[in-house]
Amino acid sequence: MSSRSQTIADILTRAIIDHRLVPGCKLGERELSEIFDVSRIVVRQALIRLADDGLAQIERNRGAFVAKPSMQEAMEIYDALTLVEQGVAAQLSDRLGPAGWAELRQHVERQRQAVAAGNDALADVLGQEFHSVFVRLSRNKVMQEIHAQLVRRTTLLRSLITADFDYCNLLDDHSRVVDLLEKGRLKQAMDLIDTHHRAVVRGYIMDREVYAEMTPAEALAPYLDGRADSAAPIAPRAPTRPSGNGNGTAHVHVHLPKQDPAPKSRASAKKTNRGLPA
Amino acid sequence: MSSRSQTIADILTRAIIDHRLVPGCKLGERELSEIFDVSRIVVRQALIRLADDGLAQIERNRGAFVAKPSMQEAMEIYDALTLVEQGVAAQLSDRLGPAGWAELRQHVERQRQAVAAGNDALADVLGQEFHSVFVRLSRNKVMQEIHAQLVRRTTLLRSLITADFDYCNLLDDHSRVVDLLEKGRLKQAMDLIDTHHRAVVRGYIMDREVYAEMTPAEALAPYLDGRADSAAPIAPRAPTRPSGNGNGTAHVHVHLPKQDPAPKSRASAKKTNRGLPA
DNA sequence: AATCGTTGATTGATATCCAATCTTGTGTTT
DNA sequence: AAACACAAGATTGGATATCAATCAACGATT
Repeated sequence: MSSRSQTIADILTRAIIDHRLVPGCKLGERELSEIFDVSRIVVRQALIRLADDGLAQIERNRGAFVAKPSMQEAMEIYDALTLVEQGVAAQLSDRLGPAGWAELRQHVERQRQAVAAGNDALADVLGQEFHSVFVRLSRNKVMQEIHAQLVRRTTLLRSLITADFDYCNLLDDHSRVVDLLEKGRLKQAMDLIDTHHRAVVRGYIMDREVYAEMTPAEALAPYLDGRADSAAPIAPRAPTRPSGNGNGTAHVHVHLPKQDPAPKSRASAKKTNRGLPA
Repeated sequence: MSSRSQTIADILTRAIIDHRLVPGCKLGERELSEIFDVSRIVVRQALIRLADDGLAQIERNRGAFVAKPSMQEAMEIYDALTLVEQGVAAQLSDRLGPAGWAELRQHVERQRQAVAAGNDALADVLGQEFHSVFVRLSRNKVMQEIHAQLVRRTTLLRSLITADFDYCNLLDDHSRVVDLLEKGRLKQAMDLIDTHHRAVVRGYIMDREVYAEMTPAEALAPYLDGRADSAAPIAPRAPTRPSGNGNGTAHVHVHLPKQDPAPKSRASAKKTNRGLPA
């Protein structure tokens, strides 16, 4: 059992990754302490952990908020991610054994099947996981942690933007990177990684504001009860209407019909689902 | 003014970097709270920050200790550092303007002068700073922070090992990397970066144990009084004498004949002269 | 000498309290 | 009516005191 503040930090991280807590959302100490039924101090410690991870920002005497990276920072994060993955690619092209290549191919194949089966949510998760599997094969835990942190921060960005790109292309990229690397065409593989990330960033269009769709209490409820991870690992994400075609914007945060008539909820904000058919 | 826990975390970080607090050193909450004259809670928050940064490790119900990386982890840190700096090198070789190259050359020159003047301590600091300047020129704050964290962790290693290498070679490496990069010989520059770091790691020989030479109160005293950074930024480091012979153990923490494990003297446990750094 | 309780110290956490600061709402002024 | 000023309320940052759980060292027992 790790400390309670770590547990709470994990839950908050999870909620942010799942887009249940959106950038700019206030993380009040009292509110969270009541939600988790712990003292304010434990909450504060959890918030410090989140801030160190780049997922929250603490403003003195004003409190903690889910971090809201600027476009500049978004690009820096993706640049760093590219740099790390290119470096790992260079290492793997030398050192990776057959079992490693097999694992990568197997992962791509699983994602392909998910796409074929129309399970966009699963395909999305697998698509993200590919990068983590990739880095894990470097067998460098320090590097893994750095990469994982960067990936967590990219999920922040996805709440702030309007995704507009084709997942099938991204899947193909994964497959091609593996091919290129195994054939020793390192340079081409690294270029493809760069292009891959640029494709994602280019698809981003920073929207002006994001409004919370639910109170923290509602957002965190699924993680609380019996087990911290029983419910809503994927469900809370975009209510992915599994539309058959490929350009479904899986990451968009659709505005659910709220049952909470909070006076200030200008739930009508933008987030127009560009490209989401029907 | 940032929070007090951040201030304390900064001081502890500084003390660790300065090798006044060595790996394995116990960071007791009560002891630190008395040293800094704050409550235990603030200390705990500072320790959480240190742990998130990889400089301390917290064991449940046992407390916090200055982190003591394994040889495996040491190599992973250096691998990650190599990966990051190679990636930055690749970026700079494309994008860096004349002013940037000038800054790098100027830094190398300053270090060269320090070496010439026999100011080994300054040369050492400049040698470390070179890498930070290098990364700063990438103008990517996210990458800078990642790199800075890795560098901080390498300073931990230097307390654990017996350094055995020639600083002049390392200085030449810096100079040559700049030359190669500016001439567009990226591949050679990257190889040199790799070699450079491997030279450092190869010089390392993990010693068995490190013993604290002073109590935390003594170690932290210089940072406390008037200003947090008035005294002892370099002094406490190893009496770096790159003596002619190759095995000058530059960074070693010599095992002083401590009055420590006197089986009976619980006086030592009582922290004889706690506080009052007079 | 080795094992097994006991005791003391330390950590994890809570509740309560207080000062400083920020936010908000009201009331006044222009 | 709009802009400003000020007071009240709320929130954060922090201190202190307290408590249970756990760990470590010590001592007694076999």
